[in-house]
Amino acid sequence: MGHMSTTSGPATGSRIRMSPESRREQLLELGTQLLSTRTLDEISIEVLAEEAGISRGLLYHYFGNKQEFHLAVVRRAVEQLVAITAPRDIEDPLEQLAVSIGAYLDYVVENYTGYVSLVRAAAGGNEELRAIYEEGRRALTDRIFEVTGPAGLDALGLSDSPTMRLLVNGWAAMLEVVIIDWVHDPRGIAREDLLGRLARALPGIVLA
Amino acid sequence: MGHMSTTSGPATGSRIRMSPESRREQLLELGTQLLSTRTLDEISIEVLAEEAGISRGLLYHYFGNKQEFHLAVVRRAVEQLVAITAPRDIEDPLEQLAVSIGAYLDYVVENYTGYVSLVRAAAGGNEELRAIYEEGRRALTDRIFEVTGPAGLDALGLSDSPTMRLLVNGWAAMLEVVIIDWVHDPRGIAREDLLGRLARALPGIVLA
DNA sequence: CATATTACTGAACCTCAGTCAATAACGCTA
DNA sequence: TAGCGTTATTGACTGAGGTTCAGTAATATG
Repeated sequence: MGHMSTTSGPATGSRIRMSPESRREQLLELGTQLLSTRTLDEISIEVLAEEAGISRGLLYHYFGNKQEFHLAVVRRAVEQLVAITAPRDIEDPLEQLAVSIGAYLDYVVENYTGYVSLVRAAAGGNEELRAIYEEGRRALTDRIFEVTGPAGLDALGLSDSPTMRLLVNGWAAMLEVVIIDWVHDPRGIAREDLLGRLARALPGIVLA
Repeated sequence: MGHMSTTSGPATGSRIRMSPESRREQLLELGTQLLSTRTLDEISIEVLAEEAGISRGLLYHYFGNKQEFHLAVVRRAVEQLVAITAPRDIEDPLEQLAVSIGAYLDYVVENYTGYVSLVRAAAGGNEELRAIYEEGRRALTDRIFEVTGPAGLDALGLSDSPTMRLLVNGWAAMLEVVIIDWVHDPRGIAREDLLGRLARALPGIVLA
């Protein structure tokens, strides 16, 4: 076996031994970063290991397989998304809604490529992967409504029924698509105008 | 080199030789069928070849690579979707819209697994793949509006502006999600009720 | 300093996409 | 019907990437 570095890699054969928590953290962080550049399944074990400066084998020590690693990365990305888009409270329900949507939109603007990768990965992925994303989306919409009091909900035309849930879910899907589209190319549409329209679209849909 | 079959392979050397058109047709048809059962990238060249009773190599003769084959399959599936959901014409715009959506919904009911696979494949796929799907979706929505006259468009609150296009696109996305969700689990919501709500959601959104 | 623990490596293995020279089925002509 | 050219079809080969596992070396513990 060659002692010297064959072609690349750290010249020193010194391994870096970290605590399991730190290592796991590093790998997840790296994974979410890479998600901004590449598609989820373009993050090969090989690339990941090379970037992290570890052997491929170690990834299998921490995450059972590639699939599990992907799940962990998406879970992490969703958590960040939910955490960052924190709500504020305002008296007018529609205004409140618009502000919440605005926070969401700002996040997408900041992390466009990563966000798009996340959405696409979730949409095209397997059951488990989608479940994680769906849960995150529900957390977002639920939170929007939690802040709005009962009176506000009434003002938005919202009540709790299967039909309402179906439509609100549809409205959330519309949000995603329109926001991605707008961030990609605003076509002269003003941010505030868009937010207002998206907010008013909710009663527009459920009251129709 | 041995002339005889070395170890395995078909005992009978009988190949089935078809015309390029028939073979291509067979492979595409098989591909769209398999799409009902598996995810797009679960349709490996190996499985496909085995199901078709041909060698792997032949697939590369007809389609340059796996990617191209996938594109061809999706193109085919989208064509079917657009072709089958043909519109009828009715005087009332909203009624017309509901009927068109109904045709679309019926198609989804009939081909649920295949349709879901198609949508997921398109959503998660690469640029080119999404372009094909987007084109199909635009054909659907465009057609809906073509049948509706200028007066009808006005009644729906539609005009031609960037904002309108953005919102209509969002409405279409909402349609997809809600329909898939409903077909998956109707939760006691009546078909006609749903269609009416989805149709009225359009003016509800654009007039909001 | 000796020993146990375990984070970590590296090489072998398997699956599957993609390549290509060889082969055989079919149409055509004599 | 036999021969011949065309080309649809094959199958073995290559390479990339995921997965396994027996072994190796840091660190903790006595």
